[in-house]
Amino acid sequence: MNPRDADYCSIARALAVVGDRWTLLILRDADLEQITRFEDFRDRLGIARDVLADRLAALVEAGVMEKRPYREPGRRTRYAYYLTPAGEQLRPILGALQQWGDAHRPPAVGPTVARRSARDDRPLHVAFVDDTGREVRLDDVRFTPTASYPA
Amino acid sequence: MNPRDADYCSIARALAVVGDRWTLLILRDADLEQITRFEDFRDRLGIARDVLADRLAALVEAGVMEKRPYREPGRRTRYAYYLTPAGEQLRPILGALQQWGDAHRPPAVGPTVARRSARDDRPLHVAFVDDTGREVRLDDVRFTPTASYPA
DNA sequence: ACTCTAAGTTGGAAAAACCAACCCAATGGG
DNA sequence: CCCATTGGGTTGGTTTTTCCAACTTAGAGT
Repeated sequence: MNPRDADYCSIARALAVVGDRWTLLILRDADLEQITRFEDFRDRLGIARDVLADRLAALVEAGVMEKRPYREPGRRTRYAYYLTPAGEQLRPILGALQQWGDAHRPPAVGPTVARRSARDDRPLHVAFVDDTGREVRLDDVRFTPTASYPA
Repeated sequence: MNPRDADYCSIARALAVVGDRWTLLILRDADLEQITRFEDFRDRLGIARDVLADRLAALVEAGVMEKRPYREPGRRTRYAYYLTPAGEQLRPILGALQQWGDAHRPPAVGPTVARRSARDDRPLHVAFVDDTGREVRLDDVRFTPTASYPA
């Protein structure tokens, strides 16, 4: 990757954390399905053990997940993986991916997971909003360079 | 990847299109920087030519980009790559990644690209909104299985 | 002492990415 | 007409990831 990217592009820096083939699927299971254990991730994803160990360690290192000990009665202490606040804030990325997949790669069976408000059960979607909390149409969104933008 | 994913998870289906190491960076340049030509993508990204050719062809195949002929005076006809409407709708994914990168991987120089409304120049962010267009807090978002959800 | 289990680690095969060199087809200049 | 130029690739060989299966580890229960 272009080294300028690491300096100037937040998208590239975010992708350095979540931009490989497995990480967002791991985070999906962690966030949407409350998966926390190595074997459960493995069973659900069918990911190779070594790759999973590597990805989880990288996510802990990146501050997106944390490893916490747990103990089931009559079992030894083991470790489970939980999202940190930084990890929970990846949720709009997952929501945006899901929304695009629903719209452009519809499954035969129809959407299987919906986004709804916990408070009043209204359906939710991911969108750009202004500083008053109002949704803005996609074609009103402009990405504009700031003073820090390189030549 | 678990084959159940392709059937039941829109996130997995979206990632099948954009979930490799380069694709979202290509789309970033296409959407935010209006890059359209092979050599320009190559120069900006530092991606290998064969991988770029492969990714662009895959994006065309996926209906996210389209190849259009163009002709500069005194030059032969060539092809450039433009986002389709389906490709433009990936923008919330890019916005969400950028926002997370800004917040959790801040660059030394400060954010270099901001999201603003084209209409009134208000700063924008990516969030979950309900069906009335009002922003909903992250911890009010629930991902709930529908009737189609597998056992 | 022995076994069982979740969570890894290791070694070798397969796939993907990387890199440099090459190709191709107008087109303008000589 | 011949040639060099140029954007957009293709090809062959090397390095890096991924995959898969087998092995290891540590403590709890028997």
